[in-house]
Amino acid sequence: MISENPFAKFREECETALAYALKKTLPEIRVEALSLSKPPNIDFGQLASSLCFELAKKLKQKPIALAERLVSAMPISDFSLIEKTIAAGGGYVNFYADFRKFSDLTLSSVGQLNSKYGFVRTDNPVRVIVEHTSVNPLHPIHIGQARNPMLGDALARILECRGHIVSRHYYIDDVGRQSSVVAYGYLKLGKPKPDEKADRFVGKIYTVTCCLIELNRLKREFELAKAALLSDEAAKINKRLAEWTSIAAELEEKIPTLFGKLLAKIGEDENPEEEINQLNRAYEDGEPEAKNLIREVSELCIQGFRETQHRVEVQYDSWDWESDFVWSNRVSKVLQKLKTSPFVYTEDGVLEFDAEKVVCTLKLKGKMGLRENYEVPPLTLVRADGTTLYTTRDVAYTLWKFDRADRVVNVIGMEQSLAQLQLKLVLYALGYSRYADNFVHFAYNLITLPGYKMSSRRGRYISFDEVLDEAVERAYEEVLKRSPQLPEDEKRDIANFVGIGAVRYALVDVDPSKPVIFTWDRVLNFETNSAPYVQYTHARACSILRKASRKPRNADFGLLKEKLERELVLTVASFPDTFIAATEYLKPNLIADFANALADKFNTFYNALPVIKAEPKELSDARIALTDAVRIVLHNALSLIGVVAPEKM
RNA sequence: GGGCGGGUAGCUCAGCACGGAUAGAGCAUCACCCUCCUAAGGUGGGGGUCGUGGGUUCGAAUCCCACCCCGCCCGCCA
Repeated sequence: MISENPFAKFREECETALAYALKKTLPEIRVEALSLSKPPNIDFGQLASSLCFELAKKLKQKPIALAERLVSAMPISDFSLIEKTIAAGGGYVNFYADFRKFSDLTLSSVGQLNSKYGFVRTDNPVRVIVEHTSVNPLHPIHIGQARNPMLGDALARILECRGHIVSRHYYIDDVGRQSSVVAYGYLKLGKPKPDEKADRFVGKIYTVTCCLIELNRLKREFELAKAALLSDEAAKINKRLAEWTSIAAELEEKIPTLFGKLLAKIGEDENPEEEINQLNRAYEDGEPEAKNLIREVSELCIQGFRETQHRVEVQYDSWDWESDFVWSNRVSKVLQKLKTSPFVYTEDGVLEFDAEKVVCTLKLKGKMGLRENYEVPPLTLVRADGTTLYTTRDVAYTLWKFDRADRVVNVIGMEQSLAQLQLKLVLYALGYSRYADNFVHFAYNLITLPGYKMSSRRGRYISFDEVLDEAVERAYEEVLKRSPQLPEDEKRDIANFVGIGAVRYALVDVDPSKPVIFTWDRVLNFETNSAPYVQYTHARACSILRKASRKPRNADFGLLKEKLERELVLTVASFPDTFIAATEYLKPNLIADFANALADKFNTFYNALPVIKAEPKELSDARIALTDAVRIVLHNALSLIGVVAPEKM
């Protein structure tokens, strides 16, 4: 007898028993919910109902008196997993599991389902596209952006284990001025071969080119302002000029050769800014030369991304080029359709989308969680020169996604909340309300450096690679201290999965809505509440099982009487519930928290009670089965957030 | 000005979707525990106006209202 969700089975029994008792003692009463929840302490049972507090007032009776009546009417003997119920705490009905049977059910289930345990399949599998990362191909992924792939990949893993058909997409935003800027710099340098990791190389070109272009532009503006006798304006420009001049000095010191070359080459151009704008237009028009150039730089940068992603075991099923949607006329087709709707208007030659009108006409305020008096700002769809904007193109992309999926989850920073809302409203305006309803913006907050925001244009960022390098390096120091006897390649291997695991865990563990200030200590934690801690616990369980070197054939689960053992069984039994909550509410951090809590309990158990040497053998076998269950659940939980579960470390 | 998100121990964070029993961890700090299955571990101590003020409720960190502080957004940028 096994169950894919042992705790839910217990809960169902409690619900049935309570409903029966309620009907029997108070037949006239109708309640909305049975208010069953986990009590704060295992001593109060494994489930408790606060129902009697709600009924007390209605019936003008004391809660505890009601609880006692319900308890005495409870048909306990009809249920296999309920040992007893008790009225306590002023009016709670506490349900106690029959731990012999409950432990048996739980540990047998985990043992048999093994690597599938916990991953309760949905009854309603759908095709889901998770779009994540989508860092512009201009510079390496920096630590602020790295939160995105870690969350996105965990979401994809979780949804997949839930039984959905998941596809992971990377949207390459190659349309826009910034791509032309880096391509321009690359061209000026004579399309050099990278002498380092490709994205790092491209990032340097981008930053230096940005800086030189910005200086060039500000200098002209300054002269113009001075000539026009606009002294306030000139002063403002001068201030920014000073900022960029100091950035230039910084860059010149850091990368003198590249800086010198670009300075000389860009200096040859009369008007670099205009060259960039031309390149941008040519690219949108699909002119072969521009296409080849921008694709070449972008591909170069993406090659670097792939290396990083390979390191952290993040994969994509599809790389979607924004430019393809422009060239294939998907964008213009969407625009044509939008123009026939009553929700767009032209103002000064610019096509605008009236988001507010959509919300009012289709009465979406309540549904979208907007205040009645809030007016959604309009969205510009097409510039006066006829070119499209980012969100416009994203509409075409979103429709393309819905040709392939029932649900779309976009992992995008919360600073884009308004744009994502407007995009959703465009879907409604086009009549695709089913799409809109299944369009999810998974928003996360920024990671900043102490004192300032990261800025790729200014070259102020810590790259994800640097963080990973440092993490692995520090992990290696730890391995040297703790396991000097291991062979060198094993040390390196451990340092790698520990360092990378630590970073992945740290970025998934905090609630995505919280802003994070990056510090090394924060990400490179090797103690409690970190991946290394959970990994260590897993390795520890493996070690016990290795030493035990036998299958627990004679386990008597009735002998697991210690509170620590029962808490462990209960936690293991609750994993499916946690998994379901994580998928339904899209909260990967629940998985990290769960893994940490389970590791905590297991370590306490480990320090307090012997496993292999426990007497009698039936108890020892039961503890071995428990250890194995913990091992399996830790492994499964870690796999959901992409962290290696090692057998040794 | 409007919108969104955040504000819980000295620091970093859980808990809030679904209101319940003494508000939990880690770091830091102090004192302990390896003849014993991995000490990246465990045990114990001290440390809290849950931003502020109202309200709803038998009961509020959790729900509602107002306000304060921090961040982001409100572009013919992405």
